[in-house]
Amino acid sequence: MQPESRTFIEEARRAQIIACAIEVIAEHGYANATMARIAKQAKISSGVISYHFGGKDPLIQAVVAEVAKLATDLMLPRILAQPSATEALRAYIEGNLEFMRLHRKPLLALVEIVTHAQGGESGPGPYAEQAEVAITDLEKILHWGRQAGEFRDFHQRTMAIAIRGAIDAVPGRLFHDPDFDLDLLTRELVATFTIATRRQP
Amino acid sequence: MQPESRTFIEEARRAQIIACAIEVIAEHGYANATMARIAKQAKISSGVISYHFGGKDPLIQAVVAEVAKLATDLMLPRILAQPSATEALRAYIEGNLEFMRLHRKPLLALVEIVTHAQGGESGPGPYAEQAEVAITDLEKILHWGRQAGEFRDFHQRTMAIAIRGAIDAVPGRLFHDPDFDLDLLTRELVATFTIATRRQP
Amino acid sequence: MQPESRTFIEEARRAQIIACAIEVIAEHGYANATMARIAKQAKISSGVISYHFGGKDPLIQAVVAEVAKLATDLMLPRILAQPSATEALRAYIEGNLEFMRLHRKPLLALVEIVTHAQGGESGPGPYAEQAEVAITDLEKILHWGRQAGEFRDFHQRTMAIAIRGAIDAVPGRLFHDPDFDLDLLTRELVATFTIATRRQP
Amino acid sequence: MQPESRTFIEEARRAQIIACAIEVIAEHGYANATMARIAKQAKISSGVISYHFGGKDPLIQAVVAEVAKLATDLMLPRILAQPSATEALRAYIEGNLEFMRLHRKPLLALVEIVTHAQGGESGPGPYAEQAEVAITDLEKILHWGRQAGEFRDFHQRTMAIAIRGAIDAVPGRLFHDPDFDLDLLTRELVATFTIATRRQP
DNA sequence: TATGAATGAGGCTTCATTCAT
DNA sequence: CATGAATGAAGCCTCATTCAT
Repeated sequence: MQPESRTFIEEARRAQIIACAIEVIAEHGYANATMARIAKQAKISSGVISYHFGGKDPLIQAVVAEVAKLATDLMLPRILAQPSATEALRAYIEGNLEFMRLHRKPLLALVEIVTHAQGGESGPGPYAEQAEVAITDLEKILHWGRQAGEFRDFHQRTMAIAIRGAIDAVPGRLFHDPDFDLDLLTRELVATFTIATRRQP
Repeated sequence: MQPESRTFIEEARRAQIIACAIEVIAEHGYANATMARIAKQAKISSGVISYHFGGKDPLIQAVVAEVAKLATDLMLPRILAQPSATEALRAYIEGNLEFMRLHRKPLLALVEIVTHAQGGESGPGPYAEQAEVAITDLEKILHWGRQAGEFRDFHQRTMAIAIRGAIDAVPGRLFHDPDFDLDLLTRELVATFTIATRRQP
Repeated sequence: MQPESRTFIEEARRAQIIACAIEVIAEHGYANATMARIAKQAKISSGVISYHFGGKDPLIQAVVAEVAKLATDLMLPRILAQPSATEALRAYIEGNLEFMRLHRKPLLALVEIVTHAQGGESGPGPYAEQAEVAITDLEKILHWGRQAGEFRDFHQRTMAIAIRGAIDAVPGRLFHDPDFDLDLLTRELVATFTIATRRQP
Repeated sequence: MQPESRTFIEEARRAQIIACAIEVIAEHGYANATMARIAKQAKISSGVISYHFGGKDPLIQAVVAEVAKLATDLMLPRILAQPSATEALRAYIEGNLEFMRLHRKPLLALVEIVTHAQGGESGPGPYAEQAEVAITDLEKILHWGRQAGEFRDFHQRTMAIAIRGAIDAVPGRLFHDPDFDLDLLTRELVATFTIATRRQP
């Protein structure tokens, strides 16, 4: 009866559909994530998704936004709280891998979407910006460390691509070997890039 | 299956079709690489592809095999010729990036396929093995360096994933910024992972 | 069916919905006049229309009846007040074009419906009768003039079709050229058919 | 084997599909003329139409072009052969009605398309131009007669709309009363508009 | 009475594959 | 060997209608 309750129901459905979309994309891949399949996962009719989101593209966008928010909420505070760039880089890597542990399927879904979704013929695809932002954010940390004299004299963007690439490679590995020791991997990646970036004696 | 059983003309057709498939996949993406489009690129009829390859999946497989062979032919001799693991790792990175320079479209096509192609419902996808082999090969170099005392005491598989991830991130960047300085990137990646792997003082 | 059984509020809702249906049909065309759109125009829920009218078809019927009543109320008294068939024909044409001026959107909606609406498979369409009535009414005027010796010896039905056709062509022209000079058009049509029907010297 | 034969087959299919589209549109109306229905009429699969025409819109365009060509081929020579504007107007009306007799279904289909097809939200619809051209052509005849002093001093465009409207009203009447006496109707319309346009004594 | 979420049918399109020529 | 027309299965989207609240 109260308008809030209707909004609540609406939001609940949207959340449910987003969750099911994440589930399906993560489990079966973006290519097999049809509307019908997502609807079946949610045990609703196929048209309900279009009703609530307006189509497939908006749904995917909503999934991306949802997962991006999850990730940002988890990682950003951790990174900003660090006293030095070295610590921030550590927090960045740890945060990313922690996110993989806590939200494995959402992350897989996000990777699937960012990797697969394509706008039209060619071009960057609608979510290329997402990847660019990730690189740029990482560059900021690296710039900080360079300015502060913590890091050695490397090419910022290349280092950012390398670190980001190493992190992005993890979900794929994790997917095929779910029992992977994430703690070990985290420690090793932190160690590797701490060494790789620090001022050399 | 036996190459011997194929006539010269047969082989020429296959090679032509594979080349056109690479062109189309690299230019328009895996999702837009329909049989009709590949056929049009080759200026042949759509049915010819099915005739020579038996379907789309076998064609894609052939493309993967072709590009993988190209890559192996280029890189393996270089790596094996190195006197030390450190040099081998350098040759590995340089070889990979040299391959990107020389065979940009085949590589793009390969990445598209490995990333997008999915067998059926779920599971690793038909080309996950490809990635696994790449990791394993890299691990061999790392193992060599560890045994020889050139490298520090890192977790081999994690380091392999990191290096491979960094390399794999390059095509995506290269695609959206074609003017990227590949030489600079090569030098920086070599430097970074040389530092990251060497025995620390 | 019995108007008496409807409450005042009920009638108000029906009138509001009919007005909004007219607006939407006239502005966006019959094909784009979905229930959802009409409901949105009326700022009510979609189900209300079904509740009050029982479906889309009954609503359209109600729109037709409403506009037909509007037209009849405007034109019939004018025509009946004329002293001669020639004057009546003039009043008929003037009345029709005056209606276009005063009730452009209702008329457009009516034209859209009569033209587009189709019952089922084949057959005359549900509103063919409407057009037939218009022809028949016109024939009555022509018959009067023939009986009175005012008109020449033409074929009544053909002349009725011609006059009706000329009038029906106006909304389409008016729609695409809203600045059309309706007064000029009225005078010319009256002149044309006065000449065409009068007893020739 | 000869390229011509393939083109011949292709053209035959196109012609067959166009004919079936005309049949379905004329019999069941534009709104009920679905791809599936047209395909069923042609006893082919639904996708064949998209294969040969590329979609529904191009098919409809092809139908319009086909019928327009039919009409032009029939009427234009007749009109141009006339020695005077009065005769040309007679030939114009007779040509149009003759076309209705010879190609009743193509004409019905054309009327359905021109009337119903709509581009997007609002606007003239994709075939409004067709109607405009018809008006303009008619105006040329009227202008001729005015210049030559054959016709009285009427407003050209209004007269054109009236004549065109009268002609366009015929198919609808014809459709619901197929036994209509087309010869009588032709004579009467010619007489009516000959009187209506001629210089008055 | 009103809401608006849900359904389910139906429409158009795309595409890998097949097969007669 | 090659052609290219044809098939048939999905996929996404729209919309009138229903119904629990």
